Amino acid sequence: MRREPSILHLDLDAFFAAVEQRDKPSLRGRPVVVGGTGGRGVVSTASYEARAFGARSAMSTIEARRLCPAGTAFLGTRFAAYKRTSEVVMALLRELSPLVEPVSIDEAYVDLAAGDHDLSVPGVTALAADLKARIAVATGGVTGSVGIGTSKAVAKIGSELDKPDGLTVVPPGQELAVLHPLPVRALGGVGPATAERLAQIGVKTIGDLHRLSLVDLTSLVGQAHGAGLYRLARADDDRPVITDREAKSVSAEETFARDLTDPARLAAEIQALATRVGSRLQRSGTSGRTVTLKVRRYDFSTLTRSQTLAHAVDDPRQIAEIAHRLLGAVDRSGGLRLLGVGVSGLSPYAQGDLFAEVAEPAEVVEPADAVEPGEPVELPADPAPGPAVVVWYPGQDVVHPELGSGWVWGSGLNRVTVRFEGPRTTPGPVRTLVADDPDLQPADPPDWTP
DNA sequence: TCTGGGGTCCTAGGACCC
DNA sequence: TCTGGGGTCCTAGGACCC
Repeated sequence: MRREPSILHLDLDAFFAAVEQRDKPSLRGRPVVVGGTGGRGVVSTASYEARAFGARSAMSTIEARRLCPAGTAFLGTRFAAYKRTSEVVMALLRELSPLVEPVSIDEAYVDLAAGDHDLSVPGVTALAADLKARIAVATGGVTGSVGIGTSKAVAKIGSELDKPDGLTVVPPGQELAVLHPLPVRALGGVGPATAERLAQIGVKTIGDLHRLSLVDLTSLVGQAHGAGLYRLARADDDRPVITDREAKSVSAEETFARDLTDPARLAAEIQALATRVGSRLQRSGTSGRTVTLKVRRYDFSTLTRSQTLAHAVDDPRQIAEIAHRLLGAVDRSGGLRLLGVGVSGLSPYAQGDLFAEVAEPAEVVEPADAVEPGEPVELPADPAPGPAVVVWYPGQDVVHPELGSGWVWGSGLNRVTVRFEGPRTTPGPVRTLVADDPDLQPADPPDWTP
């Protein structure tokens, strides 16, 4: 917490709907709902006129149609238009300070202490009023709500207090007086699950939360979360404004209009998702070692399966191949509602460069000990499923046709574990696969995992 | 014909290494 | 030979945010 109210939070009001109303004057003053318009669509943003009828973000569009009157506009998203408008606003924020942290397309923090400003309460109030006016002019009528305070948490709550088109400055020393009457849900990080747990012990407001001991709080909601809430209830928040954070994962997913069962269709969808992910990775010059498949079944049960590779990938074909193999291990009966493909464990290096990075510190392998491509490897006469054999060629997934359903289960820098899903029926010599890439070399002698 | 899509962070257990 | 603990990596799931 700072001594001066130098953190500003801006939240654009009903942003997607506001952009639509700006671009189509006939929609102004009317209820507008933006989001998925298909049978399984949900609402991204409802204009304030639509909220009056109960339409809300994340609600199914079908539900919103039931609630809203005839004459309500239901629109698909035009992301490019929102992005352009967002960039206009972010540029105005950067005129205030070099320290601007965009949280999402319609939200940002600004560290006013990094700019040249009068940080008194009247000073920042005038600054915010001027900012709001300039946003409205530059965007053609989109409004925003501003909160200013001594920390991110207080600024964010301030921007919520007076929506839409609001302006709230929380003076230093007034933080607890503002926070404590509010419901715990007002704090970032308190969602339905945490709120329910707190409600069960009679904690409804942030003031109630303030009376809990650190021990009680951490035993209720976990170590990190509990410690965080304990501090937030005291307005003890020193999180800095961060200008640009590196992405940690890239993913794409799709909910189908109808549940899918056809294997060829599923394979094609995985390929399409992998292509979206791979091309985004390539555009941003990153690649990642962990590929994750997400599956939502007909009954909405959702699961993920992932595999971490020895090398980072950005090639859609490789990503699709791994995701497709992961799909082979999940129960598809009844049909799939959604598929998703993601890559995480990102690093800024191109694939070749990255491999050089990780290969460098690897153990030196005597040529005599290295496995020759194609060389038979003795398997233990072990009939049980489980980790069985490790043979590694960089970049090469190892699957032994002799063993039927075996597939690459895990991998480290210098080995790959092949796991078998059923009893092995053909113990004996197994041929390792040969890597196509002439740059790849065997890096580790065969090694048994008992 | 309830329940999107893109993310982040945390937890817990097991494997593995020292 | 038995016992033990800490640290890291990986996987899976869950809560949360916009």
